[in-house]
Amino acid sequence: MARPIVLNLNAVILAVTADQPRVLTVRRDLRHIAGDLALPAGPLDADADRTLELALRRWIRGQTGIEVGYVEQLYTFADRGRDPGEREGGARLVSVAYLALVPEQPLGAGVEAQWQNAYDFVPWEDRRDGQADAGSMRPLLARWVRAGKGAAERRAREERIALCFGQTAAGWDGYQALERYELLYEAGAVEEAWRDRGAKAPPDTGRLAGTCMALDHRRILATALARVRGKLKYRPVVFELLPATFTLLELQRLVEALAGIRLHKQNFRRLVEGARLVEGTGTFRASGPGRPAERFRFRRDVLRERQGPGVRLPAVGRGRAR
Amino acid sequence: MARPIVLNLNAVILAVTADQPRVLTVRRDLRHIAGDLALPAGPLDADADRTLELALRRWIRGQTGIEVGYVEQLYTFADRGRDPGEREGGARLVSVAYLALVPEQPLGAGVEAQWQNAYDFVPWEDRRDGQADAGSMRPLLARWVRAGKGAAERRAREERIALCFGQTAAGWDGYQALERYELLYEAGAVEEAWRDRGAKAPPDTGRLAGTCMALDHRRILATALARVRGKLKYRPVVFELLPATFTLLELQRLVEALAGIRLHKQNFRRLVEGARLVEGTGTFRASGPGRPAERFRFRRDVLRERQGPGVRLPAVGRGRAR
DNA sequence: CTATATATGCTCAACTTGAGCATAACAAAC
DNA sequence: GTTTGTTATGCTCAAGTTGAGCATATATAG
Repeated sequence: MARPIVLNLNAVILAVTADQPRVLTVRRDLRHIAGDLALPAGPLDADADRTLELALRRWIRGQTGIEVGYVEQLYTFADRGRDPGEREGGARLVSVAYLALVPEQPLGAGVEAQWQNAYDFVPWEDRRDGQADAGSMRPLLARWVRAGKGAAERRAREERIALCFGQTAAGWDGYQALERYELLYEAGAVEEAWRDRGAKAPPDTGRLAGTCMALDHRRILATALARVRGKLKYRPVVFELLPATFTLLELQRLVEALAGIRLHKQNFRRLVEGARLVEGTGTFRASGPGRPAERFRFRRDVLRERQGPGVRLPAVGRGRAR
Repeated sequence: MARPIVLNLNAVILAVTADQPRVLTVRRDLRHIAGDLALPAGPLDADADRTLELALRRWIRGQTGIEVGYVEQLYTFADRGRDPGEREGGARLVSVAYLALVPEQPLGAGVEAQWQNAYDFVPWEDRRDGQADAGSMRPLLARWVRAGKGAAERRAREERIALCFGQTAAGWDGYQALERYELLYEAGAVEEAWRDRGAKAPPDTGRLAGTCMALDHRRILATALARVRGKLKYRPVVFELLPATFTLLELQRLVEALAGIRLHKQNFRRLVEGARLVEGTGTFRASGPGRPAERFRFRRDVLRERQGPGVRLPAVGRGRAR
């Protein structure tokens, strides 16, 4: 009798609060993996749900009370062994992962889910302040390079690290978040790599390389981050995360939080206004330090005028990013 | 008892021969839909296949003898009613679709599959020679606009058509192949729209709007076309479709075939050589009309030097494409 | 009033892109 | 062998885009 297949849906629900990308997580207490944080998951009800997206909205509403706005399919994960329950004769788990964007909202009483800083799981993805460099990963990665068999393999590993972490002429590329996670997994720099082989991670792993997640959920999170960063540039998705009116600096800080890099302020304004993505409201931010900023609103018309371009990323200084 | 879910894998296997994108198809003879062309499909064997991609390679090899090179997951399709068998109590069909690129190769004897011109199914996507314009779709689309309820809806439909078919300032965007197919489906301009509702299509549908495919396979094909066009620009995937050495014109014709537009020859050369994607071999095309062209080879090093950029598309003339 | 912070306008050099002119080198037709 | 057609390849130029930073305006905190 063939091993059965089970399908479920995973959601990476992203918000941004106080300049921090946040992701909704649930605790996953099982016999096998006790207490790791996980992404919310739910079923496709073949009778009730007309589409996968509607299924997702339904169980997110049921589990968390949240009504998600923008939703997009990410990827379908189905590798053998991604669910440890499978090893004991359990079914093969196929997960269709989705990305959802919402303004952060308080969770109702009794809801099991909780918001976490997304960069707690992938700290190396936040390059907004110089220090959070590839630097902190160095000891873990150096170990992997040294473990390579032969000079050729060691050089190849060095090159791959340099490419992933932006030390080549090409510079840092936020879109490569998944490639970076996969490199770290191969290098044994994230705890999952040891856990999945039933081994114990070296003591410095967790501190340097972020918080572990259940199953392959950190991989899914990295996929979501890569996607949202790519999408930023050519679709106006950020406005899903903003209130109806906002200042240009608020918009900039939000984009920076997701992109994980600092942007050049004047050029950011030029690009956003030049693309006619926003229009002034004539009202101004009430108080606070500095000259009051005008409040803007998103020009929904752009969605009809053009394919709806995104927010360009005029990176500031450091390295010839391209 | 809940309705069961069945998972399978679909493959859009693309090649390019004689300046035509080709797609591998099979005949699908069922009681319900007799003889429509379909994309090849196969199962995930939860015992034998470690990953979806390996499963795909396995059954493609078994069904067709083809060893596919580049493979990438496209999207998972699972809408209710995409398989007509479902209506009579059958299982819900969930299909994970993949894109594969291969140099076209003859099919072994006894293989059921066959190569078809991809643009036979989506003729409006081929804009290499001016005539295959949105023009031919006009009568079908105009009918849909007139059927709109109220002036506002009719105007919205006009706008959407203009946006999809490149009649706005933004110009034609090859990447929007899926949006165009979905518009045509909604507008009843493709035969599937009638078939899925159990109705008979108006007589001019097929001739103007391409060949029908089984299930939602034409949607999947449109998704694949959009993806490959997007990918062209930022990853060097075209070289999967070329022999080891080639002239720059051969490369250009290949890109044009996939992109569905003509490119500016000198600028194409400038971009390809400027990005150091290729290197001359010092040998030249043997004979034929005109000055002999140098043969180039793909510089595999670029994959290590940078994230591996794609081939930019310096469109020629007609409209301020952007 | 001063220091500090933010908002906003503007400039400039470097680079990229779109378009096309010009010349080179071959084959086939005459 | 000259003409015609065809492809290859080099080069230029104007317009647009991008990266960087100067300068000024208008708030708050003390």
